[in-house]
Amino acid sequence: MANKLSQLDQVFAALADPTRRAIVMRLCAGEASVGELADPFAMALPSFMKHIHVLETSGLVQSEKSGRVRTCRLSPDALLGAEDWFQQQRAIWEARLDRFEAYVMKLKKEKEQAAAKRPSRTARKKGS
Amino acid sequence: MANKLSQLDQVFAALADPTRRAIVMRLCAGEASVGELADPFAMALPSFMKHIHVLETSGLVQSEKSGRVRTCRLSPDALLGAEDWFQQQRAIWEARLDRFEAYVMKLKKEKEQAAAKRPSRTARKKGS
DNA sequence: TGTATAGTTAGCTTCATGGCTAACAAATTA
DNA sequence: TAATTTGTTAGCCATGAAGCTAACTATACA
Repeated sequence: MANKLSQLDQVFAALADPTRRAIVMRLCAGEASVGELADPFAMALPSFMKHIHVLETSGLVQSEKSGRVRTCRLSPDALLGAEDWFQQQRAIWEARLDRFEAYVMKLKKEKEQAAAKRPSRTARKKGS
Repeated sequence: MANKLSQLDQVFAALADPTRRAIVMRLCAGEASVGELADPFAMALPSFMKHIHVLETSGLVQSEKSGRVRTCRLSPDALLGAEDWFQQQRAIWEARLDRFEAYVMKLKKEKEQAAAKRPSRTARKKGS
């Protein structure tokens, strides 16, 4: 329960780094070894391994070693969990906008009714 | 261009902190003053202000001061930008899964054809 | 068996983050 | 005008993140 929140912490923190986002993007296209993943980056291997470790700890990536090669693959659950968070926020945001719009419409209606009773110079201006 | 990526860095980094996520969630429900936002947190105001500042720098939040009160509101563009990133990754991931599934289906079909020519004990087992 | 490959561990530096207190500024209210 | 409220600035501290090199392990190849 309280654990789920800190998983979000880790997922967002993991994705805050461009190297790690690039790794995730690469792994979306299919699994790869550590060496293959590290190749595009001008970075010492131990530094790169730290990024892999952060991704594993966050739950975004899983890996297993066979022989001397460690193969990494995406574990999409954590990614979907973060995406869910956005969708929930957007739902709240949109519900609020709907309420706000309803409120504005109500104000507008009241204004129109007032204008209908006491027509003025400005009442002319609205086309529709 | 190169700027957009670092905006993503900032947005994800901002969302990696539970205090800041809570602020964003609160602001989804409508704007609020710094004091109102800070109230639920057992934290000194200057510490809290740093979070607000991080959110503003990331583009997630905007604020303006009127009198001695600073009012904060959500600026949904940055949020939507981050959500887009997830959706793009998911699209790539799903396309890859489709290709993988097609590959598996092809293998299965070949196996079935082979089984049809040389029926064996295992050929019985598949229902459809 | 010896050598190259692929990762890993250890330990170091530098800088960013998240928290604090204390003191200050500028509006409101009495 | 004096006191309160609401932020803000400055500066300190502890911790963690991101990079490096050097040295090591373990597998695969010749």
